Amino acid sequence: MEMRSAGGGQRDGQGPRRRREIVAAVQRLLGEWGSSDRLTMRAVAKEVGISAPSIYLHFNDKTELVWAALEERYGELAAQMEAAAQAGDDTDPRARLRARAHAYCRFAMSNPGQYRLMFEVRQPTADPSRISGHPARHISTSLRTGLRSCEENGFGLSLPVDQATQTLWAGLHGIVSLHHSLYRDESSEKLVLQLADGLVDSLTVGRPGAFLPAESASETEASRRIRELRGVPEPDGPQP
Amino acid sequence: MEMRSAGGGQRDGQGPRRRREIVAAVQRLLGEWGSSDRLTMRAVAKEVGISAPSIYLHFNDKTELVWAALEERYGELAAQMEAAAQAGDDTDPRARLRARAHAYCRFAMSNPGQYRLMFEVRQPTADPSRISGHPARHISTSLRTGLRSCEENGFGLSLPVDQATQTLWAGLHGIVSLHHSLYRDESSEKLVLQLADGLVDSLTVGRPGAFLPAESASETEASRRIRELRGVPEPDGPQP
DNA sequence: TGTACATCAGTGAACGCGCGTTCACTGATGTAC
DNA sequence: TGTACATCAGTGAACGCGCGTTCACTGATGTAC
Repeated sequence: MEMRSAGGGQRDGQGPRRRREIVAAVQRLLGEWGSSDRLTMRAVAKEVGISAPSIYLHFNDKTELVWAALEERYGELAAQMEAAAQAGDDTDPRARLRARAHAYCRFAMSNPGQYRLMFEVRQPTADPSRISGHPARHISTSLRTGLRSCEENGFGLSLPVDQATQTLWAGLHGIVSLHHSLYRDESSEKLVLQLADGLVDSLTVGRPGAFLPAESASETEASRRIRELRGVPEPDGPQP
Repeated sequence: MEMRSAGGGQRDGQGPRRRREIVAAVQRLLGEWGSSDRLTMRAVAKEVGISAPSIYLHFNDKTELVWAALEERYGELAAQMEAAAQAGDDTDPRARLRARAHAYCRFAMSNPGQYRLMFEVRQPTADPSRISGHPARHISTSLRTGLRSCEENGFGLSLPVDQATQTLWAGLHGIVSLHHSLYRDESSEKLVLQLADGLVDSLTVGRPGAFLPAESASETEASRRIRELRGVPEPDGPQP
């Protein structure tokens, strides 16, 4: 399985490479099992193809190893959210916000093991009462960007932007958490995305009379109901 | 510590009483520790004042014991939500819904150990893909009742009632979960309740022109913003 | 009333397991002289 | 060029611990005769 040419100990840059291999093994195991219950040092070592004590040449303890893996996933989640936003229709800020929310939900549903660990495990170092050093901050940054973009493009927020950010994030987290712990049904994936849409729409209500670029493009059950409640007539259809 | 008059084995109804004592000890330990990490059979036995094997006279295994404790907490949470709703102003359905949401958040913050277990542990018996037998159903029932009451009393929902129920529940769960895993700050309790209010208000937007009983009584930052977005004038003030 | 027995909550000791981690050691490599 | 040494990733074995659970046993009680 080993692709390296020499067999034994190396003095060149093999150290960091091994470290990355170990972290990758953690990701693979969490992905396969969808749970962190069986994530033991022995299991990780076996997945890498080394002995358990070897891990301690690269990590001080298990906490450090797990946290290294989680930091990687936080980064990837934030990257996927931004990529989804970029890929969306850039004339419709609400659709881009929904794309971020969908990316968040999809990540959580495709990586249940990692996702649960990310929000169950406490940060080992640093002051736990401060979020500033927590890698999760990139997630709220992405959502805040999306909400602010809505606000600047004719949508009104039903809450101040920071509070809306927290509510949106918490709402998404709650949606996927309950999905994990209660339903776990493969077919309910669509429901999760619908709930996420409803949450986004409830926070970005739209301002009557304002220029809403391509509102009909992001029309959903939730936004239709909100529009009707506001007494705004139905748009004629997509303007090409 | 024992209040029973005789010392040894009894033939009368002591069995169920011991069982209740054991469950109560689990609740006490979870409450003290705010975590389920150290919840071992030995610790429970010590708390009750008996030996660890004695627990197996009343429960088949640890799973059954933990589930018995959780079912009790589910019931209590639902009861607290209903009690809070009853205690509220019965002319303002939105205030009653907020009272339910507050009760939910307060329960989660006062019982972090139990709350986390309630939504991390999977149901041991029965079909896990069906919620119908899950004791958590009382929670969504309470929220749905509150939302429906809003709908029937002049408030509009930004989502169909079932979807709004799920979104509200998931949102509340997310708010308290992130509070547990990220902030953990005692002073942020107020923020949690504010976020819950914002979530409720975002789901119950109010119908323009409809009779909104005592709307000003439940006026918050969120509902004020939503009202302004709808172009509805500010109410004059509380009508006594 | 007395006695043998059945019942049953409860016990101390121990089993078997898996865990994170430590320890003394190996063996290939690079380096100093 | 040869040799002694330093370095260091890696190893097998084992330590110490805590866990859920089992086992053989105890001892007070109620009951049958």
